[in-house]
Amino acid sequence: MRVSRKEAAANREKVVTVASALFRKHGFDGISVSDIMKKAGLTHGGFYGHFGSKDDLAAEACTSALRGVDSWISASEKGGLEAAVRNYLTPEHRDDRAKGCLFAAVGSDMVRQPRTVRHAFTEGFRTTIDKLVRMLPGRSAQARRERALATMAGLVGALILSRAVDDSELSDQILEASAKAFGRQV
Amino acid sequence: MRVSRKEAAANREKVVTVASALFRKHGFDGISVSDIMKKAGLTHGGFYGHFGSKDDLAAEACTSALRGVDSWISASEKGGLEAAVRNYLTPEHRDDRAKGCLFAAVGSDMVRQPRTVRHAFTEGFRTTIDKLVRMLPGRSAQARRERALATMAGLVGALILSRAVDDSELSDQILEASAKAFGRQV
DNA sequence: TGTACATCAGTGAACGCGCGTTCACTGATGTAC
DNA sequence: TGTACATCAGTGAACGCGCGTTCACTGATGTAC
Repeated sequence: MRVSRKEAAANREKVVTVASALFRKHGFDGISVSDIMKKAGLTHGGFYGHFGSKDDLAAEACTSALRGVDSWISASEKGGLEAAVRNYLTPEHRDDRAKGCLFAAVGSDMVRQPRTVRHAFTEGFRTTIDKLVRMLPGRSAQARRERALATMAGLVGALILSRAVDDSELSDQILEASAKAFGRQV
Repeated sequence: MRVSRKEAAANREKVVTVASALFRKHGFDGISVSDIMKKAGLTHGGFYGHFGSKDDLAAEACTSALRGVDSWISASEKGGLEAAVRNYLTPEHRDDRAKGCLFAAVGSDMVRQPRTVRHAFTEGFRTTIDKLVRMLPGRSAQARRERALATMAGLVGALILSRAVDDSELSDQILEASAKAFGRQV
C-alpha cells in the first residue's frame, strides 16, 4: 500500500485543503478525523503519519483557509473599499461557508481553541488587515489602520449574523444594511 | 429524595441560568449535560425530568441569555448610541463571556444548531434590534433600522475578533478602533 | 387535623455510540550493490 | 541496468474515554379520606 513520496505529499496537502473546507462548514468539533480522511480519499489510520493531532491539522487548515483572503483582496483592488465590502457581503458568500471567510466561519469558537490554532488565526488576521489598509484612502497610517480594523469587524459580524438568523428576509437585510454602512466613508 | 414543587421549579430555573452562562463560555459542544447539572447543584440523572434533550435546554438557555440585552440597553439609554457602543466594547465584556452577549459568544456556531435554538437566537436578535432602533436618532424608520443592523454587526464582529486574537495589544486595538467607528455617525 | 398511600423530583449505575488515537500488518517504493 | 532487501505510506481493527440518554430505585411531598 505504499505510495510514492510525491503522492504522499499530495495526499497530505489534500487532507489540509479538505479539512480547511470541512472545519469552516461544520466547525472544529463538528467533523471527525475519520470523515476528513474519507473526504480526502484515504482511511483514518494514516492520519497520524502526517499530523501530530487533530489540533495540529486545525492550525494548518486555518493557515490554508486564510490564503483565500488574497483572492478576495485582489478581486476588489480596482473598486476599492466599496467593492471589497460588496464582494464580501453577498448571499453566495453567506451560503457557502466551506469556501468562505475563516473569521466568520469559526470566529466565536476561536477563543476556545488551542494556542497553535489561535496563533494561525491571528497571523492570518494581521495579514488581512495589512492588505485592507493598503486599499484604503485616508490621511494618516494610524487612521487607515483603525478604519481597516473596524471595517473587518463589521464585515465579519454581518456575515456571522446573516448566517445565524433563521429568517432569510432578515438575513438579507443584515447584509444590505451592512454593505451600505461599511462600504462608504465610516 | 423528592423535593417540593417550588424547589423543583427553582432547580429548573437554576439549570437554565447556569446553562446560559456555561454555553456562552464553552460553546454548545464544549460543556456536558453532566457538568451543567453539577454546576446547578444536581446530578445528571434528573436532567430529563426537566428537559426533553440537551438541545431543548440550549434553546431555553439562549432565550434566557438574551434577557441580558435589557440591562445593556437601559444602562446606555441616557448616553445614546455612543454610550451603548462604549458599554459593549469593553475589555471586561471581552474577558467575561459567561455573562456577556450571546451573539458574540456563539454567533458563528448558530448556523449549525437545531431549528429551535436558531429560532430563539433570531427572536432575541429581533428584539435587540428593535430596542437599538429606539435609541437611534435619524430621519426615516428605515434608515434607523438599517443603522441598527449595521451597528449590531459591527459590535458583534469586533467583540468576536477581539476575543479570537491571541495578542492582547491587537485585541485592544480592535475594541478601540471599533468603538470609535461605530460610536459616531455611520 | 391526622393518617395512609400515591406521586414524582432527584440519584447514580448503566447503555450504546462516536470520538481521537494506537498498532500490527501490507505491499509498493526507494536504495544499495 | 537488474536484483534483493529495507523502508514506510496507507489500511483497518482495536483501544479507552466521555458523551447524551435511559432506567430502576429512593424517600420526601402532596393528596384523599
